[in-house]
Amino acid sequence: MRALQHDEQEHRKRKVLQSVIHEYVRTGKPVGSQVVAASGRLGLSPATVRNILSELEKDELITHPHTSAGRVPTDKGYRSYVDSMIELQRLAVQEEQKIRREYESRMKEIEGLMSQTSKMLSTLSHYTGFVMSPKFEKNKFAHLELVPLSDRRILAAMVTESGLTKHFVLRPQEEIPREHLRGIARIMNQTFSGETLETVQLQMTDHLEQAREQYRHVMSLAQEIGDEISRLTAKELYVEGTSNILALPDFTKSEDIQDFFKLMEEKEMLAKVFERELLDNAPESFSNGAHLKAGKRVNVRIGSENSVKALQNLSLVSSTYQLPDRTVGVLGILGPKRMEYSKMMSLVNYVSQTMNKFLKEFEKI
Amino acid sequence: MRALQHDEQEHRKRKVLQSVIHEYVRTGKPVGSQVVAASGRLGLSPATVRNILSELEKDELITHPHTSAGRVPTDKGYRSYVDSMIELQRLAVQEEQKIRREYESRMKEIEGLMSQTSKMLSTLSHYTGFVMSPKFEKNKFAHLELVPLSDRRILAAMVTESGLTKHFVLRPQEEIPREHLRGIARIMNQTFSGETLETVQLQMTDHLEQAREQYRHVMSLAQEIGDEISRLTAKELYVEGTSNILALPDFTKSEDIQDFFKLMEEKEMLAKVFERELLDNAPESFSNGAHLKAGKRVNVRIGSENSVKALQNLSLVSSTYQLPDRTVGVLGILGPKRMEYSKMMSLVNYVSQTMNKFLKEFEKI
DNA sequence: ATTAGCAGTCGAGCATATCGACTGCTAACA
DNA sequence: TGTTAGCAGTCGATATGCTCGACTGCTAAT
Repeated sequence: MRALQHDEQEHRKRKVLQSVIHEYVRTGKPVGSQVVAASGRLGLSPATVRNILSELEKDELITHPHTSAGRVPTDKGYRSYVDSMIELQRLAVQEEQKIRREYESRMKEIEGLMSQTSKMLSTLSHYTGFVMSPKFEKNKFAHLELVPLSDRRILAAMVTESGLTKHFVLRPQEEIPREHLRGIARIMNQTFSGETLETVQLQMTDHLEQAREQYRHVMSLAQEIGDEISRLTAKELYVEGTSNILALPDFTKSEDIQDFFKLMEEKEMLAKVFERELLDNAPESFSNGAHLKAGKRVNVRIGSENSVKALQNLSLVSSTYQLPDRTVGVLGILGPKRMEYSKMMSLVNYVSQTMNKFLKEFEKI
Repeated sequence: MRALQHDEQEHRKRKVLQSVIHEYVRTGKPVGSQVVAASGRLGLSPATVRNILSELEKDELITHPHTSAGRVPTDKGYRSYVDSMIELQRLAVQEEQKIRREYESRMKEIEGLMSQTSKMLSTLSHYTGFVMSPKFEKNKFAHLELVPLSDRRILAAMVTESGLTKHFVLRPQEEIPREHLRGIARIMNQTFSGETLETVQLQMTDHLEQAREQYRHVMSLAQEIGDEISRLTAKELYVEGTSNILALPDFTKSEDIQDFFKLMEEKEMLAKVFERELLDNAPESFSNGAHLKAGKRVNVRIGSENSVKALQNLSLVSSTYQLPDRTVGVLGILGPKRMEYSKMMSLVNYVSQTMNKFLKEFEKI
């Protein structure tokens, strides 16, 4: 019986924490015992609530800004709340429709898709939305074609096993005869078929060195192709709605704002941050997801859980999307810690699922 | 003699305005008669200065924030000051070197060049730097090549008369046989050689319609090419250092900041703003440039001179750069009205000149 | 175990006072 | 006639003190 009572108490604590968070998310003001008691479906008096609140405070789930103020959830509190969330809220039907429509109408090319998705995430969340492209360096090289455009311009088209095409213009130092181009392409295709772009980039110079005797000037071309591959494999990052952060009533300290915008400008840094989510979000390593139903792969990083200082006043809600060749990208939103987690997680989840679905269609073509 | 005195008075007024502006730019605080008198190379007492100040105020070149405060230059005051600037300051030798080195090392491709330039403008000014690409639609079409990559992917390479190449992948609805591709390319090359891309885009559908009988599915390809051209001719915009604006001691009103960042996110709007500078900066229409020595083509737009509300607390310093085919792009910086105009104008001028020089080299290849 | 009641705490908001940096004016001066 | 010194007056910025109200935590009663 004592055990039962203990369970009940825990349950009550969780309910109170929930109530505090809901109220705080709604109003933005520290919430007092009265409000909780009044709002509560659980019929408790303010005094009782006060006792529970002080317990929650001992557990470090909530804090006091100062003695005579109400309670505010800590990062740990939010975490506990998010973890105990059984299932994601369903998005409003019209929102789901809007998302699907957007994808149906805008599916011409992959860059547009990504930029559009980040815009969508931003407008629907009213926070900052982002999409990061997959790591292309894990793509497998299938085929290279070299087309001379003029004396000193060569159009290179590269196709990967998964069917992605990448193309770029090369400008070798000196003119290279057509038959040499054909030779180079043949060597590349024979040697690297099935290798990852990463490997291609690293080994190309070595392999082509063998051909040096036959083809002069080949090296500089190889160098250029390598440069291009490393540019192509750089992760592309689409960020939209950064200015939404300025409108947040929390987050007014100008120092924090500056840090945030500095980070948003440093795409490389930002890419690292999001890449980390990739690891945590990857389906196989999805162990901390007890709170997520099957098919709901949303990761939340709350305040201090973020590695970068500029994000420690914010929460990051992210998910992944997958291309048919199993390379994986990340997308999500950045918003205040004081956000409607349930709603935002649903949004990110729905967008990532929809994107997955459409990408599958898209790449089949 | 009276005329002479009048001239002298005017001269003195200008000197005082200069002094006020210098002091205000330096400190950011309204400047009083004492400071001007003390700093002044012109030996005047504070009382006399006060008289002159009130005259300048009547001319609307300076204002009073309130009765017991010093003077602050108005937009008109800055304008008068900038207009009366005889010549641009020479940049520090090391800064010039830095700029040149940057160009020498980073000249692989045009996109990198532009993004690098906007970064440079930002870091050297400590404000926001931008570069907008030329309008490609005025480029003349020279040649189109269509290379099949797989059943349903066609790589298109387009070369313009000035030697720029543009390439993109097409995905027609249905497979198009190789010989049809060759036919389409031939028709395009015959029909449109020498026309502007704008024309090509507009008329392509019509012309290819004639070929409809011979080649089925050609229309969808034409449609796709048209889409791509319009994407390519969209002006590209590189903006860097927006977060620098947050660090400005002026410009703290959160509303203004929000407006600014919203504008920075709306690339289309921003493009329109900068496009306007293109008109004013164009060498042939350079009539208001009495204050600029030959070869110094820098335009300044101060505060309310900007058409867009979000920029009316800022000043825009811009210049143009030209490609060998005579298409023209814009670059410059956005900073507070309280800036060192002389220095910033020199910076923008030097960068645009250097970029011009390097572009000329670049396109020769 | 819960609750009511009460004393105590502390920030937010407001009114008030002081200080100092200016100006504008007047009158004296070169 | 143009310049200057001196002085009264203005007004924001800053500091100080006060009140109000929203809390809590504790104690004692239920």
